Parts: sequence; structure tokens; C-alpha cells
Amino acid sequence: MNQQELDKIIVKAQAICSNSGGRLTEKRQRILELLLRSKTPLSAYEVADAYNVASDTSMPAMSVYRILDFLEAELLVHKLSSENKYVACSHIACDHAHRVPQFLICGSCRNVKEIAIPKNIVDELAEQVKTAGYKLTNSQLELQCLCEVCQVKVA
Amino acid sequence: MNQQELDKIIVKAQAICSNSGGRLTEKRQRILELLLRSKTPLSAYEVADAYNVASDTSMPAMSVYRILDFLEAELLVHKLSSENKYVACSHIACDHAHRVPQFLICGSCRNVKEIAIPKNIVDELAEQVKTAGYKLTNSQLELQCLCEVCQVKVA
DNA sequence: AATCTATATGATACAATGTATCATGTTTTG
DNA sequence: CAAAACATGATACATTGTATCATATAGATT
Repeated sequence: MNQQELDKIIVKAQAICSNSGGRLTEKRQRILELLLRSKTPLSAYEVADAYNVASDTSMPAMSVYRILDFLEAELLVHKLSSENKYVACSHIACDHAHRVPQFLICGSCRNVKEIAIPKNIVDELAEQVKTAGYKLTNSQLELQCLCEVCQVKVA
Repeated sequence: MNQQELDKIIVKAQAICSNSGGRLTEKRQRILELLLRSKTPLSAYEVADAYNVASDTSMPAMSVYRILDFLEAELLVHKLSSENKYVACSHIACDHAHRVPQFLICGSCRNVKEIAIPKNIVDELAEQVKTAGYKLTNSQLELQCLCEVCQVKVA
């Protein structure tokens, strides 16, 4: 991600926050930037470390969690519950409405790709859930995979 | 789950283990029974506590994790990665081949239902993953839902 | 601008989850 | 029985997450 792309995303993120009455403060913005630049998901403590290394300050874990919660509520960041890690949303600067994300998690190198899957598949899934008497409240899937590179390596 | 059902499952579990060259030791069996009786998933530490209360011994966390790993490898127990909790497989005593489980997790009461979803849905999912260049290695889904009871409560 | 209020962040302590490592039992097998 | 393989115990520690109270900062009101 180059600086120009990043700037564009930040502008969009600012708009998203103020639309919802939130504020993208400097610290929140810097943490979002950290995640945008990161090639892999980061744990809350990794975010804190990265922040502190870059700025020679002390960002306590508590603040990181609060800021990540904020960014998640704004849909700028997603939490991978199965990994206890966080990733920036890949579609902040896209204009289309935000779809529920699905994540492909490489079990070998831990890289993560965010994709959208066709609505009908999600619908079929929701239908099955309904048949079981439950109601699907979040269709964010976290799928254990091997990425292109690691498929070759392992084989 | 009554005692008779449970006995039947344990017999089957014994067979599954010895088939794969493993041993369902007393401690492993007791932890499996704990999970079979539990109406909700348990964390590793909850398993340890339940074990210790029931038997006045000390079961260290390390042992619990090792035993859960063993039971998981035998497909007698599943780990819910998004919850850091463990559940007994619902289909130990079934004769049909073991299918990859999917879990419906109630976000309100934390109850969990294990279901099987039609193969074609999983296949479609795997196809999408393949299109993205990844390879699905585990199609265990953990779906955030509301159970029948909680749907009514919340509404 | 001074003050007030809501929001955001810092600091400390602690709880919960998970692992590394080395020691000790317990089966199985030759 | 002895050796090897497997299973468990014990201790320490690393990582992830939360509770709570204090402080700082931004916006609104006067």
C-alpha cells in the first residue's frame, strides 16, 4: 500500500466516522494506518508494540483495545475471533455498500485475504441455520486455508 | 444425556481410539464424559475445575490442554476457536462417517448446536475459496446466531 | 475566554487463556 | 525385567483481555 492510497483511505475513514458521529482521533488514525500497512493481522499487543516503536511513546494495552473496538464498530477494522487478531478492512475506500466480510486464513503463513462471497451462498447458509431453529446474526466466516504460496511449499 | 446413552458413547469412543492406536485412559475418558454431560461448551480451565470438584484431585491446566488435544485429534471433541471453548462431538455414537461439523453459537446464552450442512453448500464455499487462489483446509464453521429461546427473549 | 460536559486516553492491577520445560509415572514390548 | 514409548504432574511464564479509577482533551454553553 503506497502513501497515496493510504491517504485516500484515511480521508474516507474520516468521513465514515463523522457520518456516524464518531471521531477519528490521531491515535485512532495511526492505529488504523498501522493495520493498513501490515501484511498480516496483528494482535492487540502487536499493535501496541508497533505503535510504541514508531513513536517512542507508551500506548497501554487498554487503550489499544478501546481503539480497536471503536474502529471495529465503524467497520474500519475486523477482528478475527479465531486468531485473536485484527485486520484493516480491505474495502474502506470502495464506494459500494459494505458487505459482510469473509476471511481466508492461511494456516501456514498466517496471511489473511478478505473476500466477498456470493449472496446466495450466505443465504443458503442462513436457511440451514433457520432450519435448525437458530437465527444467523453475523455471517462473517473465518475459513482455515492454505494460501497460494504455502500450497506449493507444503506440497 | 442419560447414563445408558453415555455408556454407549464411551464404548464407541474406546473403539475409535484403539482403531487409531490411541488409548482412552481414565482421565481422558472422564474429561470426555464431563464434556458430554455439559450443556454448554467449556473452557480448558472450566474443564479442569469441573474435574477437580468432582474428584478432589488436582488436574493441572497443562494436562487438560494435552488431553483436549488428544480428544480433538480423535474427533471426539471439537474446539470452538472463536470462543476458546471445547464441546464433545454430537455424533460419536452415530455410525455414519464423521462429517465436518458446523456450530451454531448463540451470542446470548452461549449454547451451541452442532449441525451438518449439505455438502453442496460446503462445496460452493470451497469453490469460492479456490477462485481466490486459496485452498480450504477445514470447513468447520462457527456461526454467530441466536438460539430459539433467545430469539424470543431479545425480541 | 471560562466553564461545563462528554468523550478519549493513561495507569495499575488483575483475570483468563495458553505454552515451554523438565520431572515423574505408567504401559507396552522385546 | 529392562528399555522404550506414552501419559501425566509441577512450575514458571507468555499472551490475551478486562475492571477500575484517574487524567486529559475536544466541543458546546454561557
